[in-house]
Amino acid sequence: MSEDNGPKPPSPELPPKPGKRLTLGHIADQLGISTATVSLALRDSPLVAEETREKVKQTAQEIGYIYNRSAASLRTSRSQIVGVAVHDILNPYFAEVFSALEDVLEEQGQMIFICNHRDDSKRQRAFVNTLLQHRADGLILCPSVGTSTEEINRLVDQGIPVTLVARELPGVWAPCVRGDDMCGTYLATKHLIEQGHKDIAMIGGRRDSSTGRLRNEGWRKALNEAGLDPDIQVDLPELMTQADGRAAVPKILEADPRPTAIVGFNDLVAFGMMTTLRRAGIEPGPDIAITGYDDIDGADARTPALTTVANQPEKIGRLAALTLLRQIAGDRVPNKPIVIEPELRIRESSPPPGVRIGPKLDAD
Amino acid sequence: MSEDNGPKPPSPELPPKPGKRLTLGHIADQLGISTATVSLALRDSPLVAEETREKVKQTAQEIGYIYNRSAASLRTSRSQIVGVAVHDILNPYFAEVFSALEDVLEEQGQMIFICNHRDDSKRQRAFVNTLLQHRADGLILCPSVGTSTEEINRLVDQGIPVTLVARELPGVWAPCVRGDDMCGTYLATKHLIEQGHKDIAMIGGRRDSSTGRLRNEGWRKALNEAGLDPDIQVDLPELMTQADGRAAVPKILEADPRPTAIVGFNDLVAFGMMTTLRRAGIEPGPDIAITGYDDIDGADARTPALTTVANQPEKIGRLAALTLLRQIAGDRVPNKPIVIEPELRIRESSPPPGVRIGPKLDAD
DNA sequence: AAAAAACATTTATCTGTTTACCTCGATGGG
DNA sequence: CCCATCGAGGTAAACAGATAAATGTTTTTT
Repeated sequence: MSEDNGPKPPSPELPPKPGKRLTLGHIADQLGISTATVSLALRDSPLVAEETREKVKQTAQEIGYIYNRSAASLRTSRSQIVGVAVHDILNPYFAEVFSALEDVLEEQGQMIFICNHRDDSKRQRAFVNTLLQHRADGLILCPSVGTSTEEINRLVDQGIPVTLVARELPGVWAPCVRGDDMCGTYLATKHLIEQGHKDIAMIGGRRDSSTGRLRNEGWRKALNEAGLDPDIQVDLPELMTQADGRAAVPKILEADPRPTAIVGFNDLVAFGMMTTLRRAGIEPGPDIAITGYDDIDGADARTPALTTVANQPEKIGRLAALTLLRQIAGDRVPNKPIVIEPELRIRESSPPPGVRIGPKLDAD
Repeated sequence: MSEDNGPKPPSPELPPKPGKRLTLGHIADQLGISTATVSLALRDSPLVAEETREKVKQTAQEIGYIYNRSAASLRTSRSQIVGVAVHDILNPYFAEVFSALEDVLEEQGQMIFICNHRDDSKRQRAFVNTLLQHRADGLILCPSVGTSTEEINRLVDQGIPVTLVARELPGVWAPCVRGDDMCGTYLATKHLIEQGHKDIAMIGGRRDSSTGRLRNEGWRKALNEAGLDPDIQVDLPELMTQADGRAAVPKILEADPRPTAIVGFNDLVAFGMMTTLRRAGIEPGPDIAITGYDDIDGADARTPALTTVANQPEKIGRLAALTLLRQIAGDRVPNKPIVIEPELRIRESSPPPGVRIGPKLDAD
């Protein structure tokens, strides 16, 4: 029962803010009309005459009136605030999703509260609580690992529009916009198999997020279809970042048989592996094939250019925002996942297995 | 006079939100006390008895009461909201600054409205206006190019705490937390000169932002001190991204004399140049020395490891947040820039000029 | 002249916070 | 012993600034 109620209300003794602000009343007085009319005029209601509207707006302009959303929100229970929580905007993929979200929401006059929950469900919960205190109109969530179905469903029950993005949470009564992760790694793995690889590792992805689980399944599916046994391949879970990718290299190299190809959970892990492999004298591409996921900025410009799965972050972001807006507008949105098709981008990092396996002894 | 007043108030006909929310009144009724007492109890005021406070809090817990900040804000004119506007959180450097900001502000119960203004002062202005409508407690701003001194000073005049971050805006009545950009490129350039380079290009940086200007000046200063004339060197302004870096390469290569070293405006531009140079058969490092700025994640793991200037983003973010919080608390903060010392990190990408100049003709 | 637009106003919220004031028993000076 | 004072614990009522709903006024239409 000891619920985490998030930040407390502020303590009473704070220095007062200076300067009385202007209100509707000032405009009303100045023009000799009522505040109700002023309110309606500013909101372009058809209930006020064109001429009055003009005068009101002009006066508002002149005296430097600033609309008070707290006051409006109190009356209307609409805050024009939506929350967005992702595990890490440092990840360029999310940064792109976020940019698209922002574009759409901003256009509708929504402001965005953002939270980097860093896959800490405590942080996420604190954020959601504060969001509720601000009476946010909705929440776009890439749920942290460890998020329970119930805590999200409780929000939905309270009537808060929720849209999941990138990560699915089975059993949640909310729509989800995500890429087809299983399909993505399936395509990448199949491509590597067609190139002639037989020892194909899967590196990274958290098993307790749908993204990690599904990408792993796609890899398994492709291997199984080709008659290869995924369970005897190298399969390192839990890695997400460049640093993780770098750290994984020794484990890959000491595997027996050593994989000739690697399916990376995302581009960052792939980049991390590539830089460290090269340092070990093993040229990514010629010596060991690598694929990534997300096609982040620069993936095509690396040496070698990274074969990866394009995931349409801006489309996912835009759709998630639109889905949330529909819910906010009162639409009953089916809680079925909206799955965006990925596209394999074949580049230089995934050639057929070559002869140059093993550290070059004559490395300069 | 046609001021941009940002997003309009919402139009009147929106579907109503379902479900009455619980209020202080419900707790008061249940316990047979007044709402005033409940309010005070929840905020730990010494004006209510210990015992009452306990009962109030327990009841609040039980019935699932959620504090309404809009209502409180209306009375107190404190919103527990701060705005953060930067030109691009896609830039990993800013993402790190932002993470630090977030940590500090979150701890104080502040929520963050974020804006990617993309160096568009219109977007920035719209954001600031909406911020005012929400009665934000303060604003942390990396001002877009084209931001006028007056528009910021007007905010300060209205009593809105403002702290600038990363970019300075001379004449603004607000503190600024930034790295010592001039010193950073000065150190990098001096290092290249000490390595024996004489033709040192400066690539990137917008002249209408303090960052771009100061980094350029640092480069000039080092050249001048070494008796080299900056005005006859390659100096390409306005570039900020990896893509920009890639695009700049042809211009660098066709310069006469061709520079043997490049000072990049930031790591992204440096990375972009490195990948494209390598594709042109010119190995960054041995064939052409390169330095970056920011020391973003992965800079030390590239081939070659990038010599760059570490800029302490988390320190800058933290200090900016603390400075803003002091202002919000009512402190009069001196409007003098807080300048963080940078540190040159010498790695592999900046060796002395070698013999391998020019495209390899036998490139594979 | 009755009915219907077209405009504007009045009034009652919305939910917390604040301020002035009340109650009641204890203390203490005269 | 009486009355003034005090402190602790609370409360009623006045906000804060906008909005929804109901209720007037005119003016126009039929």
